[in-house]
This record gives sequence, structure tokens and C-alpha cells, in this order.
Amino acid sequence: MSGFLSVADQMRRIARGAAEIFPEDELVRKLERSRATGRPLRVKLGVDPTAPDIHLGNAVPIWKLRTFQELGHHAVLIIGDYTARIGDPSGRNALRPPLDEAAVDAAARTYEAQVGKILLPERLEVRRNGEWLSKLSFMEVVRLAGRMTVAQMLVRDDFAKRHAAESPIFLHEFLYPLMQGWDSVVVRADVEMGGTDQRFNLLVGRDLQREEGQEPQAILVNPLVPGLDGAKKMSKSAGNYIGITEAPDQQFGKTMSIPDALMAQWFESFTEVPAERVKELLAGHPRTAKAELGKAVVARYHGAAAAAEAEAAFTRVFAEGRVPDEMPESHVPATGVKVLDLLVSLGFAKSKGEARRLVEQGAVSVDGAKIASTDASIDPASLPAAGAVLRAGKLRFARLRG
RNA sequence: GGGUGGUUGCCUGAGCGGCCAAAAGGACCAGACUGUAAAUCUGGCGGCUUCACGCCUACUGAGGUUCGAAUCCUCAACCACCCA
Repeated sequence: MSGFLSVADQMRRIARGAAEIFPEDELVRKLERSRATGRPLRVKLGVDPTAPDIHLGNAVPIWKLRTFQELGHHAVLIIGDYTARIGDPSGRNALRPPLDEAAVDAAARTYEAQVGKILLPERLEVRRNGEWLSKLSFMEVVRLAGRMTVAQMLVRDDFAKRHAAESPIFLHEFLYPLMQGWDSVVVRADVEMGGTDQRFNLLVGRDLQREEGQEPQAILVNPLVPGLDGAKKMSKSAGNYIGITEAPDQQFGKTMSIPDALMAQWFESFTEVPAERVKELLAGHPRTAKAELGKAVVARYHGAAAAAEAEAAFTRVFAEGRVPDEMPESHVPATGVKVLDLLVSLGFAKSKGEARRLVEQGAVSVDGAKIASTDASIDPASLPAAGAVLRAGKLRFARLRG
């Protein structure tokens, strides 16, 4: 059967947004063979279940996996439940605390559920690496450890840095790349993907496979894309992310707030907008381009209709100065309520002090009329039948009803 | 095993025993300007409140000295460096 696209076409889709494909010729050869024999490639992605909220950034390799699926290949998603309990510090400069079994398990489930929104179930194999890693005997682990030298390990950038800085590196951390590499052996991966901070680990997989008499996997490295701030890589801990389960309006709004300089990379990594079209857009007004970006992002997770709606809502609020269609509602009791208390109970301010500051800074208004005093109250009798709109800053709205 | 230095608010980081809720920068919030961009400018940035130079909580933890401690002493925990 040759339902596969031509190798050149496949490569074009695979390479989009990739930082590195190594070795490219091996991947091409694998694709050629697969096309000739009708045997799909086994494409592996290992994920860390400790941060189960998938965002645009860590969804990138998952979409790439999806691309492979669409090209007819087989996706192997490895949930690193076992490795998560060790705590790999990849890409970080410090040891990460290990998690207990229950926490990892719960996180893994959430992860699987979210991934289901992106991947095609019929070409997906989900495995947890505890399945085989937990069964290795101590002797087998020792043998595995004997395959690499300390000097080889110190090639990994973060290890090298920590070593140079004389900060502690624990022996078990050296086992992490070996575990991940062993996963590749067990699932007989043809291709493995990861972020640039995973490069070293991916290469270890090749070595181990070779020693086990398997053909080494090709590796596909995805760049780490900066988050909303345009500086740090998108991550939950940095708070600069867009979650894939967030509401369309949220996703669109957040996208509109990214620095212009980031657009090209977001287009490439987070959307499938064709390169020529991106070029065109970037040549035009940045605002237009960003709106297209926002729509493309939202459409991926919520569909084109929701995307168009999000854009319309956004325009209404920010370009035309009107208020959003949907916002939280708050009931004002007959006795009235102090504006400060209202801000806190709506979550618009963390404390009364913060609420006070907002008012003092002229950030709070009701139906467009600024609240001038910090001890102002809302009297339900004064509210129009349709309710009034309370606004704090640019982004926070609530409808007040009597 | 021995020695030395360190532990400050979200992060970095200054801090004379009283004038320290604690310099400065970053992050963040608000306002102006805009395209919810960037840059810039202004203000804010522990909590509560009767909004007052008030009260409470806070400078790793526990004690102590003192009229008074983030600042001095003791012990503990943790970290770093040096020697073995």
C-alpha cells in the first residue's frame, strides 16, 4: 500500500518549525522505506506528566505527532510516570523534587485526557514507562549505567553548567537520560521528538538502540517558543502561557498582547498558516497580522467559528470601547455593597488594599462612570434593569444586577 | 571530619541597634500614549482599618541581651566555598 505522500512532501510538513532534524538523511531513508513497504514509522514523544496543563508551548511536539499521524504514521506517546518520580532537571539549573506515585498518576490521567484533543486515537499508542522501567533489576540498571561515561554525561549543557558552577549533581540524575533512551529501545522508536532542552536525551536513545542492535531513531528537535512576555519560554510557572483548554476569548486576547517580534515564531510553531501567507501578513499592519494569528490559534482548539467570534468580541471591547457579551454576574443585595468589597469578592483584587489602590488609580468604573471614592457603595435601586457593567482596569468586567 | 561565609519581601539585592514594611533593579498592577505591540513617562506594589506619622504580620527557625533588634549573642536547620 502506498497511501503515503511523497517523501519530499512528508518532509516538508515534518520540518515546519523544527529547530533541527538529525540526521536528516536517515529520516528521509526511513520515510522512503516506510513508503515502499507500507509500514508506518513509530514516532515517539515522551512527556512529563508533572505539569498536566497543556499549553501552546508544550503542545507543539504533540501537534507534530499529529502531523506524523496524518501522514500515516504511528504515534507512541510515552507518559513519563516513572521518570517523573525521579525529577529530571532538564533545562533547569536545579534539581527538581520527585513526586509521589499518586500525584504522578493523577497528573498522567489529566494529561492523557488533554492530549486526546489533539491526537488521532486510531494511530496512537499511549504507554507509561513505569511499565518496563519498574521491572528492571538492579543489575540491569548497573549495566545500563555502564554504557556511558561521566565525561559523556557532562556534555549535556545543563550538567556541564552545574558542574562548572560546582553545584551538586546527583548520580541518579545521570540515570534520567538512560531511562528515556531505554524507552526508545523498548518501543522500538523510529523517530523521537523533543524540545531543544531534550537534545542530549534524544541522542542517548540513539546510542542505546544501536547497542541493542536496533536502527537508531532519527530525532526531531523543536525550538522552545517564548511565551506571552516574549522573553522566557512558555511555561506554567512563568505564567506566560495560553492553555489549550482556555476559552476562545482568553486565547485571542492573550495572543493580541504578545510583542510584535514574536509573531513570526508563533505563526510557525503554533499554527499551520502557510509560510507565504505569514510573510504577506507580516509585511502588512502588525495589528492585522496579530488578529490572524489569534484566530489561527483559537481555531486550532475551538474551531473557526469560535475564532471569528472571539475576534469580533475583542474588536467590540477594545476597538469600539464596548463591553464584552459575556462576563461574570454579581448580585447586589438590597442593602447595597461597598465597591471595595465587590472588587475583592469578584476576584478583581486580592485584598481590600489592592482594591483601594485600583479605585485610587482611577481604574474602576460602573457603566463608564469612574468611581471616585474608595468608600463608594453600589445601591441596587440605582441600577438599570439590564444591570450595570463594573470594570476594573482594562481586562476585568462584571455585570451587576439588583 | 575540620574551617570560613551566607540565609532579607514574587526574583535579584542593599541594609548604621532606634528615622525599616525595610534602598535599588526586575517582575507585576494602574494611569497617559498606542494597535490590549514595543519604547517612554507617572503612580502603586505585606495585611487590616475609625485612612491617622494607627494596629497587626514580616527580614530561615527557636531562644536570649536591650527601653528598643532585620541589625548583637546562643542553639538549630539549610546553602555555598576552602582544607582533609
